Amino acid sequence: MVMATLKDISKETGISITQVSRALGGFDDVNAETRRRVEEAAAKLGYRANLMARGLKTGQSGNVAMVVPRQLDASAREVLFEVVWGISAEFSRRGKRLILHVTAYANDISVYDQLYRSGGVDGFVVIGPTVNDPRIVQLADRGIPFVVHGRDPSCAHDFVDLDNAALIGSMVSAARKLGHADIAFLNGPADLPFAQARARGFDQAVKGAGDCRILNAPMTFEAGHDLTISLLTGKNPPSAIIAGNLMMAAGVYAAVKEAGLQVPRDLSVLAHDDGLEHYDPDAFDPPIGGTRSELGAAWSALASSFDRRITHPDIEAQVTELEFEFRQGASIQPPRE
Amino acid sequence: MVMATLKDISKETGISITQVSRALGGFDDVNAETRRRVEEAAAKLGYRANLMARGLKTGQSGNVAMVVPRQLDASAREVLFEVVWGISAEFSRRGKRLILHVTAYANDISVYDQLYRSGGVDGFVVIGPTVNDPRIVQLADRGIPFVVHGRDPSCAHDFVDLDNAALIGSMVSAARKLGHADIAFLNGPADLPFAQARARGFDQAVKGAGDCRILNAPMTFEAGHDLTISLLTGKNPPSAIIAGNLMMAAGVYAAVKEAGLQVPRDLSVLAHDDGLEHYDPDAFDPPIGGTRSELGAAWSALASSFDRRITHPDIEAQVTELEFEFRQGASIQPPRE
DNA sequence: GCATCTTTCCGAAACGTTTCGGATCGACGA
DNA sequence: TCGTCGATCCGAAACGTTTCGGAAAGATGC
Repeated sequence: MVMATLKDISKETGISITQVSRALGGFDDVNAETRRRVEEAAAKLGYRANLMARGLKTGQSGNVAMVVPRQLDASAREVLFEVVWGISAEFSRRGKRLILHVTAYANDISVYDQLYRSGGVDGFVVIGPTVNDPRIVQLADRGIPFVVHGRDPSCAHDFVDLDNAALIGSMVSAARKLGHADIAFLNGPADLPFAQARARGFDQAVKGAGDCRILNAPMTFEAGHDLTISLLTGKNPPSAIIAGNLMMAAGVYAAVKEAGLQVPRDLSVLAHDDGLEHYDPDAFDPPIGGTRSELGAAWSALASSFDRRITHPDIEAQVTELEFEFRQGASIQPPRE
Repeated sequence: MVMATLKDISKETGISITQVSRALGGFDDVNAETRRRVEEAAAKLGYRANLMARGLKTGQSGNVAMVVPRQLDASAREVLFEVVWGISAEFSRRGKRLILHVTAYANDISVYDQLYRSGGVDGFVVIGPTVNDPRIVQLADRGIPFVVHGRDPSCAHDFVDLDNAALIGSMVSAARKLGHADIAFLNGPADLPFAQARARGFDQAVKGAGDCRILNAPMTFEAGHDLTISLLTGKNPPSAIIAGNLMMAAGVYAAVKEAGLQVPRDLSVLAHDDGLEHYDPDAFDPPIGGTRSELGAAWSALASSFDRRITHPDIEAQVTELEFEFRQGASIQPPRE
């Protein structure tokens, strides 16, 4: 296939390459009639700007990259799928392209470095940050543009994140308002920043209440199930459980059923719903209540933040806080007795 | 970050840009000492060839694209994840980059067209072809390079595929050798090329045998389960079932158990194992036998085929047939009575 | 001593775009 | 009549690479 260039449009219309470029670029020192003729010719020839030529000149490729590991366990796959699909779709919509770089060396900065230095990539989307994440530290060190989905409060970069503390706080208040004093929070791994923020939110909100505790574990069905069993069979079982996500909550429900108990009669359950495609709070029996945030909003915010970083490399870091809502659900009710 | 260019290396070493380029490019009219000095300087400066400049000159970006739909059901996700990860890892390994383009309009040729005409992409990987797949037809029409994972026997393009007919054939022979005459084959959707090839292989291999039948359905746990129930409760139930993949096979196992029967005492089960990450034939109880092919081999073949197409646009189409093996398993035994 | 061959090197052009700095021309006011 | 202004246009340079065509210089054969 032979591709049309500005020169072809120039020849076709008799208008200079410069002016053709400016007409297509939407500059305002172009006569209306000229612009019309250029656009007509461009459409006729099926013109698309050559990204490599443009990129060579402007220094921007329009490509964003994510570096992800080759091996993943089943639960990580599910959320990574959602994340990658969402981000790619959002960038596609905006006329940028996502490069998905799968490698066994996903934490090796040289992978990022080589991708970036070759000029084929404008920057990176980093997901699932750890505390003092080496990727973030080193990308920042080298001045490579990136945005993070999640947050590390220990440093200032471009983050797009939920207000995790507030989110847990609002679930705790909802429970306390109904009279719950003994609340257990099934949190994620204690070393991850988002789980730490949630723990802070929990501690702050329960202050002075009864027997409240945080349990840390991977956010899976199994962990939700096992922790719930041990809570229910331990002494002084909680009257309400807050689960970090719907997968854990499903485990909680299963454990309650197994123990011959009922939600919410014997135990109120709340969970945060990430908006993952195949996890519907209303598919729970009974429908589960708690906080909810739309993942789609995250991708859009992420892409905006990225654009901002690319177009203004030296602008100060920006933290975007995502909205969340509280949803009632039949899984919450005042404690017994 | 300031990126080093050939000019920088040239200045650093006092060697012309041309010769620096040739030294790094591995040409043989370069003095050994010159090459050493160039490589040293390149390493020192952290030089990486600018892909946009190279691409502008050579007409190749080194980017491969996959266009995939935004919405997918759960079972499609699982295999697509495996496919995308495998392909990306393989191209990464080879120094190319995978562009994952997620869009609601995944069958719209104009998506492919615009991606390609902008010069940002050398070609496409197409997966899950249908009969007379419009993507294939139109890509071929426009002379856009692509390779297909799977096959449409009605036309000649670059395909990488299993020999689906032979694969089913070998499972049927294994069952017949043990004395099974009534064999049911739980195949994929009847309109998909791979399922048609498998049906042909089945028909050919059972010729003259007892009560053999093919049942078409989506290749999911549920379908495997439901079809098995109806087979077992119908008249003249089969003595062996062949499942199209391990997900279906898991459904078969569940149904057998539910019916109070046992594998292989009451029913022999065979399945094709695609080599998906989280489906292990030996995790079945009893371990399931059947054919198996290593998915990893597919990605490597796919990438090779793509390279070949790109470097020789006018070379004839090539069909790569992937290896498979037959694995014994405790799920197969001669029929009762 | 001269032509020829090898080895090693280099200048310049080209890929398609953006953009800087000015050119052209008709209108308009003084 | 002249200078100025606004609207519209364009030539040329630059981005970093590859590659074509040939140049320089030393070795070789006669």
